[in-house]
Amino acid sequence: MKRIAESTVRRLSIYLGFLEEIGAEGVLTTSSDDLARLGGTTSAQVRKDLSFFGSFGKRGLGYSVPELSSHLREILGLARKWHICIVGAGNIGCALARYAGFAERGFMITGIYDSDPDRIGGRVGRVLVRDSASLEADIAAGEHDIVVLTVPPENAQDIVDRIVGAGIKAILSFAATQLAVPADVELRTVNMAMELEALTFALTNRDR
Amino acid sequence: MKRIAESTVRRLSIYLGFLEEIGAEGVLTTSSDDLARLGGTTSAQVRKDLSFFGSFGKRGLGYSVPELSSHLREILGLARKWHICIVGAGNIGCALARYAGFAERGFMITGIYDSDPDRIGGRVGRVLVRDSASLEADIAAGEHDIVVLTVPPENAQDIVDRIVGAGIKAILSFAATQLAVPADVELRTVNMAMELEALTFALTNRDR
DNA sequence: ACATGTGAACTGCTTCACAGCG
DNA sequence: CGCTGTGAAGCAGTTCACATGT
Repeated sequence: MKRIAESTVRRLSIYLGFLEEIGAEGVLTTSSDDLARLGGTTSAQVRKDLSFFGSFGKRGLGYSVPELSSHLREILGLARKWHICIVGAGNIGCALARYAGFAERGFMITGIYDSDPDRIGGRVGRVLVRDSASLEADIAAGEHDIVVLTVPPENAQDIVDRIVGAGIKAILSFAATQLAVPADVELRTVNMAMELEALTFALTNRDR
Repeated sequence: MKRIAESTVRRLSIYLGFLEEIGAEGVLTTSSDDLARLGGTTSAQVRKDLSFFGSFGKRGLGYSVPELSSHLREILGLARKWHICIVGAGNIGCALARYAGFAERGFMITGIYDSDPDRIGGRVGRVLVRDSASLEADIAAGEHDIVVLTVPPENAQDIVDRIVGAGIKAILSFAATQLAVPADVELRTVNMAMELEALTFALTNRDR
């Protein structure tokens, strides 16, 4: 199979969001045109995105909402449950642990780790705070599929090296620093400063 | 001036991060090669990115760290202070209000808004919780340059319409829903589910 | 008649390679 | 000589337009 562009995957997520929304409202059929309008793209783009994975529509008619939802869930890897743990029980780590949105999409928070003895053993929402020292062992035991990293930038690379060594294959980092991982580890970084700077750049340079 | 690609802006942010880091360590000179290695790109890409805005280097020598930092800050619009407010004093809103990383890059949090009477008048870190009802007036008065949106998805579009009406021109949304804004309003969306799905997609489809 | 699926055209980002200049 | 700055080439993602199937 051809390599899929990151932008395509992002759009598939958006399409799935809409399908679940309108599906919950009882809508049974939709079109590439609808999906495009709601997702801020074009109908040709929608059809091209889907065509990488198969032919899910009926010509002259459109797409079945439940069918296409289910195909997209399959494609995005959401057919199974994923266990995610949060490393770093600071402001953002705790906020994410309490955030309900994960479960809705099938992600289970299986732990939050910290090195502060005052926090270890406590709970954040329903999630137990565990000792960072046991992180590698828990990962090696297969307890977590994905690590969400919410530690200070100066500790981030150290944690990454440890969890990669323990066998983790997917990391979502909120640490404001560039991280190095082997090629077989998937890393995504959300950087607040970068997002704000994209805005200030646009505001500053809008009329050139 | 030619339109600048979003990917270019993202990289400029990354370059600036490194320049400030190595600048703090006292490094005075760097090269496109260094920046490329640290930022995970190529030296040609670095030079091309910078060349959109001018010639900041010395042939045969490289770039002056303080000079290039200052140029990048200018380009990204960081020469001035920006006032940002957070709308939604829930888990994520409060975590962001307490997050120190903003100030480091020159962003000032000038308020956090909520509609819950129990929260209004309280403080999150140093930031006063204000009544959402005064949001439009405060924006119209020019108190805030950028709104960071951390409200439940079902309220998000309503808030957006209100603040856009009040004259806001830049929004960073953490709401898990697609938002509509006029063309002259800059909108960026950070969507946790989308990030995780990019990871699960990669994990699921890695060896095709 | 209508909306999908898809090769072909197009646009734009990235990489290459080298001229230019300290 | 070394590293920048930059046209030109290459490649990837998007848009177009129409054949195809219902």
